Amino acid sequence: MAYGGDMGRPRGFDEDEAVRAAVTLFGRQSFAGTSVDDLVSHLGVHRGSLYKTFGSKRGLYLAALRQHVDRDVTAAAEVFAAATDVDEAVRRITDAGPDLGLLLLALVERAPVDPEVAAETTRALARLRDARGELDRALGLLLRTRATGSAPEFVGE
Amino acid sequence: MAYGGDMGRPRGFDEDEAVRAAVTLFGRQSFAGTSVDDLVSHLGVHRGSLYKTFGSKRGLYLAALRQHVDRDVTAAAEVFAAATDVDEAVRRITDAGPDLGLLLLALVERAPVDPEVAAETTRALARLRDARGELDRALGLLLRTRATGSAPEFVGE
DNA sequence: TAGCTTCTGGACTACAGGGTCCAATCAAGG
DNA sequence: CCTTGATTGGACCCTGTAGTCCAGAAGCTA
Repeated sequence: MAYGGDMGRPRGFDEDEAVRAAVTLFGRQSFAGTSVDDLVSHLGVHRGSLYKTFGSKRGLYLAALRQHVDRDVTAAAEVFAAATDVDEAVRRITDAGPDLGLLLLALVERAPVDPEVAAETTRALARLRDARGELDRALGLLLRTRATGSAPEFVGE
Repeated sequence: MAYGGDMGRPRGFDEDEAVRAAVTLFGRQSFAGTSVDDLVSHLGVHRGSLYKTFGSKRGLYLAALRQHVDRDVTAAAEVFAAATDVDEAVRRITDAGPDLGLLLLALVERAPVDPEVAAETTRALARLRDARGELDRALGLLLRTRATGSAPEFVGE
C-alpha cells in the first residue's frame, strides 16, 4: 500500500500548456471579464479537472500570472538587456516578443485589491528593473501600445 | 401643446454627481468588475432612471470616462504643466490630486476592445502630452503607484 | 485480470448578472 | 386643480456565473 503518489489515471492534459492558454485569455479579457466557461472551452481542460488542479478561478489566475512572470516577463527582460535603447526594446516586444498583456492588466486591475497578485507584479517589476533603468518609460510605452492597438508615435523627450 | 421639453417631474438627482460616483466605482473595480447593482446603490440613482438616462451599463461607463477625461485628466495635465519635473508632478497627483484610476483601467481593459473607449483614451493622452513631454515615464509611475498602493521608489534613469 | 485512483462528460445548484416593466407618485404647465 | 410626462420603488425575466457532484471510462500497478 505504499504508493509512489502517481497512481490512477494520469493527467490527460498538459498543465503548463493549459496555464499558458489561461495567460492569453486573462491577458486579453481581464480577470473579471473571463468566465470559467471561457477557460474550460479554450484550455481544453474539463471543468472538474480545472477545479481539482487549481482550486478556483482565482487559483488558476495566480498560476497563470506566475507562469507569465517566469516566462514572458523574463523573456521581455532579456530583450531589454539586449536592445540598445528602451524604444527599440519595446518595439521588439510589441512586434513579435512576448505578450505582456496579463502583466499590465494585473498591475491595474488586480494588484490593488489582491495582495498575492501584488506580490507577483512586484516580482515582475523587479525582474524588469534588473534589466534596464528606464522602467517607467517602458511601461508607459507598453500601455499606450496596448491601448491603441498599434505602436504609438514614439515621442522622445 | 408646445412644450419646452421640460415637462413632467424634474430629475431628482444630479447627473454630474452621479457620473462622478460612477467614475470612482469604475476606476476602482474596472468595468467588468462593477455590477449595475453596485452602481445603483452607490450613485443614489434608481435603476430605471439610470437606464433611461444612460441607456446601458456601457453608456454610463462612457459618460463616466468622458467626464473623467474632461475633469480629472485635465486637472492632472495642469499639475504637469505647473510642476518642475515629472516625478514631482506624479507625486502631487497620487498624493492629493485627481484619481486617474479610470484612465489607467480604460487604457488596459477597455480601449483594446471598445473603439469608443479608445477614442476617449486617445483624447486623454493627447491632453496629457500637451502638458509635458515625458508622458510615458509619467504613465509608468502612475501605473506602479496604483499597483503597489503607495509611491514606489522613484528610480531615476 | 484485478484493484486502485484519477480523469471525463455533463448535469446540476444557487446566485449574481444586465436589462425590462409596472403601478404609484410627484412636480411642473395650462 | 387637472393634465402631463418624468421619476421612483421594487418586482421580475432570462441568461451567465462560479462552483459541485456523480456515474462511468481510463490508465497505471501489481
